Amino acid sequence: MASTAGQPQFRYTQPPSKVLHLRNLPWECTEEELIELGKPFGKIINTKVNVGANRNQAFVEFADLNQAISMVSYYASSSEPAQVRGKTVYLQYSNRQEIVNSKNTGDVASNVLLVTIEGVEAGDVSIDVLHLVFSAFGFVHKIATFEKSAGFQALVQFSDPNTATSAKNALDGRSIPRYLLPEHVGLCSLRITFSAHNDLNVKFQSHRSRDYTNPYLPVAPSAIDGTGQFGIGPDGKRREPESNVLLASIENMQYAVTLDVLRSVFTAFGTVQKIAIFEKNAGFQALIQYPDVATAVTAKEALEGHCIYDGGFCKLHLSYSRHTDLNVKVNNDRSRDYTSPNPGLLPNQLSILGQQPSAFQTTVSAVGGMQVPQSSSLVYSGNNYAGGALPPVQDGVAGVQPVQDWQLNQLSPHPQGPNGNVHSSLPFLGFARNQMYMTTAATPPPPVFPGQSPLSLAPYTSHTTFPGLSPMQNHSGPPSSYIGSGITSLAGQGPYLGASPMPSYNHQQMPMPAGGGVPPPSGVPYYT
DNA sequence: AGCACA
Repeated sequence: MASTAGQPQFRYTQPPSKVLHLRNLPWECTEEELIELGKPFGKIINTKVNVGANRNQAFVEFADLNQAISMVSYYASSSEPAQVRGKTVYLQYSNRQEIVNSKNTGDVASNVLLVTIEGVEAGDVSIDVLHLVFSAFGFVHKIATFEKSAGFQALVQFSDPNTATSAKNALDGRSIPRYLLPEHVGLCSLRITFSAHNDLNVKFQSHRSRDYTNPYLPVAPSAIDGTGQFGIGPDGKRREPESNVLLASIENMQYAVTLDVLRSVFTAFGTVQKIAIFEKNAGFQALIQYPDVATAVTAKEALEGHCIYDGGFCKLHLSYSRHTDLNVKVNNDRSRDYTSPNPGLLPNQLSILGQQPSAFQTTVSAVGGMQVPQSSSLVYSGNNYAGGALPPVQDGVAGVQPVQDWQLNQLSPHPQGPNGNVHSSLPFLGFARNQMYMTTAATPPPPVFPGQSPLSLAPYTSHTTFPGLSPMQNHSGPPSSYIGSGITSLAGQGPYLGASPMPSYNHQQMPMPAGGGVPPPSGVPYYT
């Protein structure tokens, strides 16, 4: 026998097989094209196309071994290489003797999608980001990610093939928005096919796999670092020191997040001393100051990844600020010192309180969710609305009453402790760790804006495109409790992330029902 | 351009 010692795995010296491995195919290559290619040599009885992370490999199986041999032999000596769509195709014997699962790859609609994320490494796209992206089309039951030879892939399980199909149609070939990715990542496009699986077997919640239907699944320790989507490496670097001041960024901010809303949420864990809101790169951020570190730690642990509103809206991401004492210059809609003598002021009763005019200087800025030492300083002058008046209510929007109900709530301190049931009109919904998915696992939440791709650049006016699913109409009163909404949440990780963040997000043009549309629920604040 | 959903 020929020596096999030290033989490289892929050589033309491989033993013949009636299965041929083809590579360097155009990624859109079809089964028909492969059959055409092989037809002169024999009968192709099976194919498997779109193989590999780049979808540029395939297998063909001839009815007879000699047919495969004749094809390989022909092209081995031919001056004309095998081609598909003008691309040279490389052939060799497969190291398997038959194709399994042949017809299923990518063709048959399934509730599970196989997603290849091109141009990234596994650490670049968190499972939360994937969840966010795919949740726009329906309840995502499970996600499993893995790295294969050539790329980072994910299996995304929906409840049914139709939902999966809508996600596939909308997202295949699209890119994940840059703002959801670490800055170093370039283009990051999705290739999506149907999986042959129908139900993923997720054994634990981790940074690689998630079962959003099972609250009892053990949580892998690696999943509890609470760093969320912001690209913290698995080595645990960039672990911020704890602080009594939390930096909050908010994902999917379809509703206003006002000072008062924030205070309501964070007050559940202790006295909120000061809050400052600012914008960074069209993203919303806020600093929340507690009297002590322990309170901040508790709040961070409990709130990280949770959504302020039911339906996946306004998901909180928390980190520790490097600040320990915010220097709030004025009390208005953007910054507030609750330790000042007028803690209960309504926004429209605010006066500009020059608490500490001389010390008016802060040095906080933030980039991409992380604070930056001393770049362009940001001062909480909160001067967007001169005179401290509320921003004007937009014309033609019936019933928009900025935060009146919130005011009432947030003036009564500590409506509940972290473990109690949340006051029904509190905006905050999912407090406790492990308090996830309190409803029956069989009840997924309503889909959010089906067909509306989070990757699309459509403006938020598409709210009105799906009236039956508009967040406004999902709430006839104050936002319903997150608990009981059927939304899975994972301690320190992502609860439901249903709605669609827009790259072009601009909260100032936001959720406005069409003229004469359904009035918003009381208690749901609006941007105006 | 090198073997098929962890």
